[in-house]
Amino acid sequence: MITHEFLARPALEVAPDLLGTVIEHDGVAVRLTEVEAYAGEQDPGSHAFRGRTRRNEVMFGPAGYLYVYFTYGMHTCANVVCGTDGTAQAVLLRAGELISGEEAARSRRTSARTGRVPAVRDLARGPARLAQALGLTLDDYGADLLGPGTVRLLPGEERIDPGVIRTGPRVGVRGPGGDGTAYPWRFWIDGEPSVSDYRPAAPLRRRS
DNA sequence: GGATTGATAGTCT
DNA sequence: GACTATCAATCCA
Repeated sequence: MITHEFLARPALEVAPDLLGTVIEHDGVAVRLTEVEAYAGEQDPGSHAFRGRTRRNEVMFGPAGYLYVYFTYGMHTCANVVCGTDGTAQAVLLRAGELISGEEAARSRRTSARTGRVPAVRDLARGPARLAQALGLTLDDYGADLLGPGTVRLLPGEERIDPGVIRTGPRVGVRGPGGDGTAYPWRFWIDGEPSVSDYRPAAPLRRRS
């Protein structure tokens, strides 16, 4: 059982502990294999960096709720709000392994244009893919993950060996002091095929 | 009202 | 393996 106390800690501590846990929605369950911590307003990579807005409002609330945001106009990314009330910390769910509900997930992930079906291991590999495989939409924004709602966060079947947990820096995101320090705020399970490809540098494409 | 953001899918080498 | 167009909502002035 995952408790509120478990999530009401700094995102950096919660993130590695979330590896191996299961998020479930609408008949589809995914075992998390890759996550990324966001430390609120002090974190330039966080949506909360520029203060509280309508979109990120949930992050400023208590832990245990789902923060969903839109990207690419049609995709969504899911985050678990953690930390204490008001600190705007969250953990982005980057990738996971599908453990049940494969039918539904595959049908959701089937390309509407070409009808092509992704490989099984690709069904939840990537933040937007994971959210889509689970069927999460803005309707699920602010959902209570610990309550009896449609979206639930469950303990994993087996405990993850700390030895297989890997961390990496989020290149491009530097320390508050501009000292060039990159925080190793990305966590994944080593050897998992469902972990998304490592993209070192942010694809900075400035429009002219 | 206008500009920016953001991950993916599809295509090409 | 790598690159670019894509869409809609959100943010700021």
